[in-house]
Amino acid sequence: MLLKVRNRIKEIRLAKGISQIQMAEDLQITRQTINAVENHKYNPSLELALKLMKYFNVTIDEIFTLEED
Amino acid sequence: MLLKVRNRIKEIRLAKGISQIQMAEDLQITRQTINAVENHKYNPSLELALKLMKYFNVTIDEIFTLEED
DNA sequence: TGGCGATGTAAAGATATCTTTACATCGCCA
DNA sequence: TGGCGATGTAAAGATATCTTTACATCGCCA
Repeated sequence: MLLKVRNRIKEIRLAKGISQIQMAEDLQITRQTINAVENHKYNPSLELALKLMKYFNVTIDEIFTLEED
Repeated sequence: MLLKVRNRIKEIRLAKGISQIQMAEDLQITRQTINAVENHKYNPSLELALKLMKYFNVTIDEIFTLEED
């Protein structure tokens, strides 16, 4: 069973009306990192994932899911 | 504010009476990785973190916390 | 029209995560 | 005693994560 991480960052971000630029500033990371994670170029580190949960004030299940293939 | 990830993997593992070797086999990773993460040599990837939550059947807060310094 | 905010992407380089192989120590118990 | 399971550690190498710099496109609106 191959497991892949999926995320709903873009959906949550748009629902809150925040730009990638704003998020990058707030989280002290680059806009390119957010963009890459949103477009599933790679997964965020656990540290960044925890910061995202805190930033959006949501549980991990609301952002990240471990799915097959 | 410098944030660091702390984990309680060793405590949870010992509470469940599982060895690092057993965990490594179950999770399909190496024993060295588990050991390094338990001893805070580095953080697990988000993918491994999600697998650990699933494996121990706990929430993220029960394993990982984002602390100052 | 043209300027601007937002987004997507690329490439080079630094650092983090993980594997493989190997060796060492410690506690326990036959 | 000595053998074994469990744990800690190290070093080399592969891949993943993230930054910096740069360029391009798209939609909107003055």
